[in-house]
Amino acid sequence: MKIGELSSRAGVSSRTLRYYEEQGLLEPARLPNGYRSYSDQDVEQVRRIRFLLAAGINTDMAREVLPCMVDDGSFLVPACEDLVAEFEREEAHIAERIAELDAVRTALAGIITAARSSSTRNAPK
Amino acid sequence: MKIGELSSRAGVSSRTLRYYEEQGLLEPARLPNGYRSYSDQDVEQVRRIRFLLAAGINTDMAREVLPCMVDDGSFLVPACEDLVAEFEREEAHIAERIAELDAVRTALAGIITAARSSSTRNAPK
DNA sequence: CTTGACCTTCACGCCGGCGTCAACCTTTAG
DNA sequence: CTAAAGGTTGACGCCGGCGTGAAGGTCAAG
Repeated sequence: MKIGELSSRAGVSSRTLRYYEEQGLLEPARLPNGYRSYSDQDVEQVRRIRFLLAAGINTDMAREVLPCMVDDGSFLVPACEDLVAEFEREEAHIAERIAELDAVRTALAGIITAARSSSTRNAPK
Repeated sequence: MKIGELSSRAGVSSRTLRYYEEQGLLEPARLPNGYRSYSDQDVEQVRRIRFLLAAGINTDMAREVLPCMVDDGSFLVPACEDLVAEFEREEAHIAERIAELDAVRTALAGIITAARSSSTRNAPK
């Protein structure tokens, strides 16, 4: 399929697909006229990429991680076991980030309930 | 106190403090020689700013929100109760983000354990 | 033949929170 | 007097994931 079709099937812009290629995350074949030619698996690949990016993993990281993933990223290709340490650090990093966000969320929730109880005292609607 | 002292007391760079002023988040007095003169409360103010930024609130938003906060941001000035809805949206946003990260963390953990169990099968050390 | 939808490769723009010069003034210590 | 350690105002840089042209080739329909 050409870039437009993958674009609509994967739900990302053509620019994004070209960017992913530029970053080494996709390697589409080329038609005789120079057009990019994507395979069906690239739809899955894009989903994996989006998943990683959504997690705060950058394209450099993703480039190393992607070849080690199959399905939707729930498995590791045996040959990539040496990346486990890196994965662990990344997981720790994410856990840290989650903890930060959770602290903020808790604080926000505190503000909200405090504000709400004081407002309902004055204006219970 | 001058900028250097606030910098070390608040744990942020001088550049950051000037930036906050530029964004209208701090309004230090000026000494006769032009130096910025901060009050003790500005230490708290910086903490509040950092809290909001950590919450994903940008400086424009923070400029509106800050006058409504006291303490470390755990309370709202009564007059600003209309900000509650905004905080709620922000909290939902953060919760979403946390869920995303948690999904990825889970996936990463799955990859790690899968890789580890397959490697220990071959090389139990 | 022309139109228009699609494709191609540059290549600059943008956001947001600062880092990091540069060039200069002020104050204190020796 | 001089050096060092502060302060001041610009103003450009950076990251990362694209958006958004510009300037052109390709291809099928009318």
